[in-house]
Amino acid sequence: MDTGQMNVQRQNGVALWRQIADRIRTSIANGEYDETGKVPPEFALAEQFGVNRHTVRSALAALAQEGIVRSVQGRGTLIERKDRLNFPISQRTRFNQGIGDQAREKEGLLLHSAEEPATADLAARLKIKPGAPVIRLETLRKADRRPVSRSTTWFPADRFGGMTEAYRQSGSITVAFRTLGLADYLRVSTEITATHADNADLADLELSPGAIVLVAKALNTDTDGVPVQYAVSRFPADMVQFTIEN
Amino acid sequence: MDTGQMNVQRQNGVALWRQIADRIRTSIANGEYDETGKVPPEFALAEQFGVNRHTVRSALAALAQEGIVRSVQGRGTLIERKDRLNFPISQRTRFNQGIGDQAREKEGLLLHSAEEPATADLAARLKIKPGAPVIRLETLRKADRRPVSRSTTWFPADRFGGMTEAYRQSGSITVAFRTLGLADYLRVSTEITATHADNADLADLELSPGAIVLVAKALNTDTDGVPVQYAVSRFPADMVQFTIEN
DNA sequence: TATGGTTGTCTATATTAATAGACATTTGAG
DNA sequence: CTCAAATGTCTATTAATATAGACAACCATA
Repeated sequence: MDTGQMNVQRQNGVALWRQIADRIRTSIANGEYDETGKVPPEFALAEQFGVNRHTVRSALAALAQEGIVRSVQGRGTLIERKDRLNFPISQRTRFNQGIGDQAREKEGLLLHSAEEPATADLAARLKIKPGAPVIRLETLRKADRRPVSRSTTWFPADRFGGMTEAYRQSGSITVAFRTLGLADYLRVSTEITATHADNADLADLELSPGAIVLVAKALNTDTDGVPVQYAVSRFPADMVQFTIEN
Repeated sequence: MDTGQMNVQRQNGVALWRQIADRIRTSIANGEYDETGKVPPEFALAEQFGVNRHTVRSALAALAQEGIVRSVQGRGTLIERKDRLNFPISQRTRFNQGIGDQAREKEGLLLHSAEEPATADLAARLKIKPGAPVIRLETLRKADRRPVSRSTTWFPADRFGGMTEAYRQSGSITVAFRTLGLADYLRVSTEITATHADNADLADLELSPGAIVLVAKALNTDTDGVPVQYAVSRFPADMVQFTIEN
């Protein structure tokens, strides 16, 4: 590509070092430095982005903090981690299945659970009466020890009262549903947006401030078309992508 | 909700005023201020975010620059624009159709076109030989005068040689395909990611720095399953959402 | 028309981000 | 062993960001 200065914005509320860190993180995820396994030297990056070498160093320090690179004096800045998981979205979307063999170790953690009355919006989606009891689960999913999504999930309480315990034991929604007598379920709609990470994202997903999260709102029904689950999941945008196959 | 201080990060490369501007923009898009049509007073926002009033003013100035709000001395800060377009993604995904009646005025602009040899990646997706000629179109789509997407689209040149002219005249891929003898086509896969807006995004989509773009990579085939089009489209994340219906 | 609520403007100060240059330290290769 | 190529550290300076306080200007309405 062009070797000249490219694409950093000044004086716009996003520090240069953060813009550069984001760009390098993306380049790593895209495999642009796969041949060497190293990020280009600091002075080369400084020239490429048209900034001072110290500014590049700030960016690399941030990436080192995230565990993505490791700088070694005399050798260079080595790439430690490089991952973008692919999530297929289909009628049979399942988290664990979707990850497939992209990760060896899969984990589902229950952060919090509660029973509460359904809001108007939620009731409309689950086709229950507003104020009817629902179970809310806050979960965190990991692949190879790295957090890949944070979800808030609601179930009609009258039908899936034991969901909290079932999920805690299995760490899987699919398994929990089966335990509660629902053998199969279908994804009927998924809404996808993107936003900046909020405080909870930063903590749970181990992100750095300014990071982007992909937000997916999903509705699942049983095979008769009765809604069984509504979920809002947040994914680190630099680690995942969604694929829709028709 | 809670009235106390909430959720702004200090010293992390994203200026407070920008974080606050992003939060307010999202709140507006979510309809949180619909009752009054106004953003809360500056001092109230300052207290809510735990910052100085001047910092809030910087955030509001940025939103005014984007045309989202307008401050009137003595009255308050009025909401000028509030929109989030929904894009359904299905086997028959069509831009103009998808927008439907969400916008009155739809427009497709041709920014640039060229004929060039296919890269290895592109050739694999379009199932043609690497280096075979393809037509590349850079297009900008608008709804009600606001830019909503910026796309780079490739077509096999041997089959769709007249694409540039056909698109220029109609402003629609669907119509251009029909002109060239392709009555129907199908969306077979869509990949969705998110990233920060780059310089071209800022210019073409009229965004402010630090904004987020949703990136969709789509492959279309004819009814025989032969690839006819590969496109990479970028959407302002605070203006659009994707919906997948199964 | 008087008043309370709101945005606009000004001055001053402290902290953080970015630039600039010099030189030390470490590593890998010849 | 020596040298080139990296990263590490230090000092100094400028620009952008954030806080603080005071007061002016304006609008709606009671």
